Amino acid sequence: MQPNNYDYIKIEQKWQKEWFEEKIYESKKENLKKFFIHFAYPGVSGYLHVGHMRGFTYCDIIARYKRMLGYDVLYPAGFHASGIPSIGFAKKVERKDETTLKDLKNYGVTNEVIKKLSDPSEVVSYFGNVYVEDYWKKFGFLIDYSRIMSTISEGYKKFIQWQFYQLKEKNLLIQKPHFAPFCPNCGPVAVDKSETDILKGGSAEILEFTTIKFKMKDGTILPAATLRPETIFGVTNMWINPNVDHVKAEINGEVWILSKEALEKLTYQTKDVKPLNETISGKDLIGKTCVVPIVDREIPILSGPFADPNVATGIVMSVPAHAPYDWIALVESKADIEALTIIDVKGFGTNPAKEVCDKFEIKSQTETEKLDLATEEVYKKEFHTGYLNENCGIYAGIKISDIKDAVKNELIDNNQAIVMREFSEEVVCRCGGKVLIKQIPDQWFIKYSDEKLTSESKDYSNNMNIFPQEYKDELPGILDWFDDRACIRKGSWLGTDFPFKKGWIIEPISDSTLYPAYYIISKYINENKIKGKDLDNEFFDYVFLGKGKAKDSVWEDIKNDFDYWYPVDINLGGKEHKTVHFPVFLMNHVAIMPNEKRPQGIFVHWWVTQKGKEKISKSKGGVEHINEAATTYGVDAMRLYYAHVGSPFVDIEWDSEAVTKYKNRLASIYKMIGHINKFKDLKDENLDNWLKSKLQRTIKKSIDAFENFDLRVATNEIFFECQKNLQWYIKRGGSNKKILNDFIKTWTKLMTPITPHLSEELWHRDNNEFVSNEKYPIFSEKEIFEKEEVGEYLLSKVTDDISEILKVTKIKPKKICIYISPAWKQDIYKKAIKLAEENKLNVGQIMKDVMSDPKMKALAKQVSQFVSKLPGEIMKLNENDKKRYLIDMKEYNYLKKSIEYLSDIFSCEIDIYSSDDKNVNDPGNKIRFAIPLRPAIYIE
RNA sequence: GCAGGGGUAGCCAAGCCAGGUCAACGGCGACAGACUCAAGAUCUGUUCCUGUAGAGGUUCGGGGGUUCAAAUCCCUUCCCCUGCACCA
Repeated sequence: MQPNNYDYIKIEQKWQKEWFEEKIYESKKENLKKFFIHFAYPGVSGYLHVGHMRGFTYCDIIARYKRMLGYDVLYPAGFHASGIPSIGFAKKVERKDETTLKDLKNYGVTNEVIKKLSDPSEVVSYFGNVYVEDYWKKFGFLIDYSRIMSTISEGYKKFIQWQFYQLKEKNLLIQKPHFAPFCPNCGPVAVDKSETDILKGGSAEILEFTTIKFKMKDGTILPAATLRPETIFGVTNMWINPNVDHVKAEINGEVWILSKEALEKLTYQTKDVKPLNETISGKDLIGKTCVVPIVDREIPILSGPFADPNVATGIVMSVPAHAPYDWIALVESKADIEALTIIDVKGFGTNPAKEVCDKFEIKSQTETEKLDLATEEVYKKEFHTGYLNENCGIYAGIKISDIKDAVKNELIDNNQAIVMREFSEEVVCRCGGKVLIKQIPDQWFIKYSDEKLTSESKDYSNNMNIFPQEYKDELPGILDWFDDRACIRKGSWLGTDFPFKKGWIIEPISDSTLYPAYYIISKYINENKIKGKDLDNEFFDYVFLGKGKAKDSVWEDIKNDFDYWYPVDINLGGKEHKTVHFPVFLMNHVAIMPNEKRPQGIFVHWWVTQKGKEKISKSKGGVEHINEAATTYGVDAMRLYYAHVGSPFVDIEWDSEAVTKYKNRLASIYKMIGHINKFKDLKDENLDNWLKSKLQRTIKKSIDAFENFDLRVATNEIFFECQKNLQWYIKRGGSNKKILNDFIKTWTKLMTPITPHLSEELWHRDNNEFVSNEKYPIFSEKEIFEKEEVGEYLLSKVTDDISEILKVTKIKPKKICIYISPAWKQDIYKKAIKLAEENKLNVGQIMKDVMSDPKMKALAKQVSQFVSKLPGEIMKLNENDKKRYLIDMKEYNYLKKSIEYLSDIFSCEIDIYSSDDKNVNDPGNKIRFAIPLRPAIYIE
């Protein structure tokens, strides 16, 4: 072994091989205390990037720490194969998507294998293998690989079906209408930012327009869709585009006139729609009238060329006092209509829309940019600070922010309006067709709105260990807000068949809520002790709920395992899970599992982003592949980077230079330790005790930090503070072989959870067992040496002060004189600190006290000067400082022993004096400045 | 709209909950020195301003307040980011 050459790749491979051959990762029931940790399993969507490794790494660090603490650790993993991602990937392969094929080839995948990847289940098994072999094992994770599972395996599906029987039994499965994105050609599509299914419109939202029925004289309905139903009181006219041909249709037994596009949309949203094959030109409607519901006012229909047949119904109601678009249109139409004000709002007069148009100097309907700004301004002000005025009947005096739903509900209840759903922007399917919103009249939901379930979950979360605290505070609110979730869908998705409706599949969020429990079973499946097809409801009832009897001894074994390992102690996942996965994880456990099997903790970590805080994505240039990065930097360096570069609870920017620096730091630790063997064996009691003491402090601080899962603080102590201490020891001339060896032995253990490969390598210089299996160091009060800690503190202060003086004066020192403060000052300091502890510190009291000693009389002037400044100084001290002053350490003796060191670093003669000595040489008249732990200094 | 997070020195990023150890961890960058034929790597030191004695001054988005003391607590204001459901 080359002691100075840190060949991380060789080291990693060597120890991974040994760990995995020995299967040290397998969880065993040995110590009667257990710890179950897992990460939210990744979806199978393709190659992962360095961002994903952050959370996985945290998990491994915690798991390794816990096992070194003597816990039986269960740290399993699996893949979330349900849903679209793997289908999406297979589709890309099938249509020979260029970047996808390039990625695969770059990774070294053969054409033969690529061909197979047009099959989604092949995608799952291919990437499952990549995740395990190329990511998790390469990072040295001690995941229990005997439990790997996927959500599309036979056994898992049985498990999910059992879960749904449970939900049904508890009345948590309900049916009601639902509206979902839908392509007339391709069926259901997902609208999300990754745009797997669609070409355009990933950030579209579904808006709910209140579509108000305005009746014409012949009873025909003109539907106007609005997001502000409360403005109905201010409607003065309708806008219809004269250049658009409208159609007639019978909807719920009434005859409607609307744009062709709107009719198509409504066909998918309402059951009872019959087109009447009658076209009406917009022109023909202009000049007619209709009636505003609720207020029963007759209003004219005016020409509005801006009314877009693609937006909502294509027919627009006009509220000129409160909508800038309507105001400008009205002005331009030159119609003799007066705006009707219905909202009183601070900062505006009788016509907010007009006023804001004037402010933005809007003259024409074509100035859409300004109009949008104007609309937003009016809307915001009115929504937050506006009240309906006397024109609004029974609603007069009510705040806008409180009224919206009331008006909407009245209209709907009186059959004067319906709700129409519409995307906030155009959404285009992969096939090129327009994505619409379709009603599913009897969709199945998991009833997360259930009051009992919600309140029980909230109560339960109160006693969980949730990191960070902010999320713990936020979670009850999320549980309240969390609404019923449509839990099945139809289409080409991977997942479990829904047991109560043929042809429908359980969607991916709903099939990954109780899943940590399945890790208990997956081991038995993988070892062929039980078959997926043999898992029935009876089995799950027995294992999870203790109902019924065991069919055979395997059932008993599985139940024993479940009772030993469950519940989950930490479920760790990224911040994207805060409002989706974690709430359902918790609520399903509360719904189905007894109290003692419900999760104990959740750990949320933030993301790794690209430069400029952008989410990592391949389309934006992406970042390094995991396997490339692992080779470039070494996985220990990456583990250290994740653990130390920032708090787990903020996004961090991927910074390859920073990772390189961490790699160099590991190399320097490696080198430094290799070097120590060559030291002479010298003893220096003070220094040796100091190093022992500092090591104990590191142990203590790292444990305290780990216990709070504060990985960054623990890492900082172990890799930065600890190294600093060792450097100081060496710089000071410390060279005790036994002390150094003990130090390195302990330090190696401390490093193990974070950089296991490096630790294993260092450890094996003198040991044959795995350091990964060693016990974490225990803090020992006996190894604390406070006097030496204060002594070295004093020494570092003195050197700092001397350096500062030299820097400012630019003197080349011939000789440095150091004067320790006189005993009386030290006595007074101690007294003052004690008085301060009792809150009795005041100048008069101390003076009296001191002056009672006749010997002090001669020094009265100096004493009073010194004492007068004391209260201010002592107030600034923290607990550690105060302790330092109370420790009985002979400053003079300590520094005297360090003369060699001082004269070495300042390259000159050093004299140490005690101010208590008679006839001290004090040419600079500095003695008077000496205070405890802050000797006076004179430099020649 | 609903909910959440954040603004810290040239940059990234700790600290804030539990006010004083904070001119503010750590890293990057920059500067100087050591090593080297040289470069790189590594090591040492410096890096808000002023200063020929260990000091002083001004900083933690802006404004105000509480306190002996505030980056940290309270109020107010401006600006950024994230999630919101069939996407995992």
